[in-house]
Amino acid sequence: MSKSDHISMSVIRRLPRYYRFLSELYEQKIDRISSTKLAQIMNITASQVRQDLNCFGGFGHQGYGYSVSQLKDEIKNILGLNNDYKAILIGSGNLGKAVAMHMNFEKLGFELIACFDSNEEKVGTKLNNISVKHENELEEFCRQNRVDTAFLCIPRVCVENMLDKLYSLGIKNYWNFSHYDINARYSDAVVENVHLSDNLMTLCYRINNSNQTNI
Amino acid sequence: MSKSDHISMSVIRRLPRYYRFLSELYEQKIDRISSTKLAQIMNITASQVRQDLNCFGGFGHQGYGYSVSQLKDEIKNILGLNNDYKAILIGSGNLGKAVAMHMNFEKLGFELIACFDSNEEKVGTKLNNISVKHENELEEFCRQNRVDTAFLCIPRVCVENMLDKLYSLGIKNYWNFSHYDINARYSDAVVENVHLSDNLMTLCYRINNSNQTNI
DNA sequence: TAGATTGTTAATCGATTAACAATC
DNA sequence: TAGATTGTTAATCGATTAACAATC
Repeated sequence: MSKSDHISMSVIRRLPRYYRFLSELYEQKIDRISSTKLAQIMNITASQVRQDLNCFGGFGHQGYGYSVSQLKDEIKNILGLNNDYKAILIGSGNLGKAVAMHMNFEKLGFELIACFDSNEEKVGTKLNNISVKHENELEEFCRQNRVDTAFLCIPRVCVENMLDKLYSLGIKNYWNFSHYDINARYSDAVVENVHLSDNLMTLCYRINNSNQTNI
Repeated sequence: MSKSDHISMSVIRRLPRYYRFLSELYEQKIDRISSTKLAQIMNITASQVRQDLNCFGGFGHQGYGYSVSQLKDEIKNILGLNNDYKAILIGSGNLGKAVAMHMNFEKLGFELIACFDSNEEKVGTKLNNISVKHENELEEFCRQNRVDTAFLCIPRVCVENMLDKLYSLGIKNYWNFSHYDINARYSDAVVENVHLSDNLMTLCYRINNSNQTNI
């Protein structure tokens, strides 16, 4: 139901943030908010708020502002958080375990239905209510179950082989924690990267340059 | 030694990616590369490569290209990865543990020197060679040791109190995994956020909209 | 020298901000 | 009605891309 068919990534990446702030306002039992006030809280401009929201339709009421609960729900729908995309986790190391245990998938549009590891010792262990399977069961599992997405929490050196297998099994969507460029190999894959090292290097740069005394 | 004093965040956030690709080329024993070839590998334009690198100085050689090892080292220096910023981890839950165990801090300009948790049961356990201390030892610790950065891996509800304490102890740099807006409270803090939920919501949106059949 | 490729300026593109008429 | 605030168009700003003279 979007007004225009192309929404820029800049806008899309701001949506979860709107959703977060609106959820907070909702918890605080605040009914309505103007673009000006919302912008203040979020430390952006009111213009941007209105411009962003109007990519998807006129959710506001002139002279009144926006209904918090309505707007929150609209954004929830736009993001598609009511979905139930079936996800499998590849790699049950520290990071994979943390991802499986820490995230509230059902509130984010996903359901984690299986976890795979190449390490025999991990097979059979449990992450929440998901038991870890051996990687050689992957093919069979994907044929028996619809799998929409793979969460990649394996070392960089293992990614290429694993990616080829997953892609050949029809998986096109990836939440990627590995330092590997999935889109360079499969340009039609939908990929969100979490590059923790990149992020920390950026912090390092910024710390360096925040200490600068202007001569 | 930068040519201009203001480097845009767009450029800064690309630096770790350059560093990653150059490190790979270096491992492959490739000596030199042109902006055109590097751009191809990284799936960006040659103009952008040259424009980005020239923010920091002329590292290239006309008619030749760039020396891989030199350029890699230059970017390493620009990012400041030779630093040894002292970091403490707040929160040793699943996520905190994964962060402590998974990251190669010394290659990223940091050293993890302590971890704190509010849970008595975790106190005394070990993450790699760091032992977990109780949060009430935090103040004393910060007075005895230089602490440059805090890695925040605690639930959203705990962040505000903890942040006030850390800030009052002089910590201005944060790697933030919590859904809390640190800069809204302390505008001079240097913050890099890792918002896993936001990232997964974005993936959800994109999966939704990649399935669209154009009518 | 001729060929290759940079550094840098100019042109284009897209995103953000400002302004204001429409309207509740 | 008057006041408030949106939706939307126009102006500005910044980032990306193209072009090319400089030079190895």
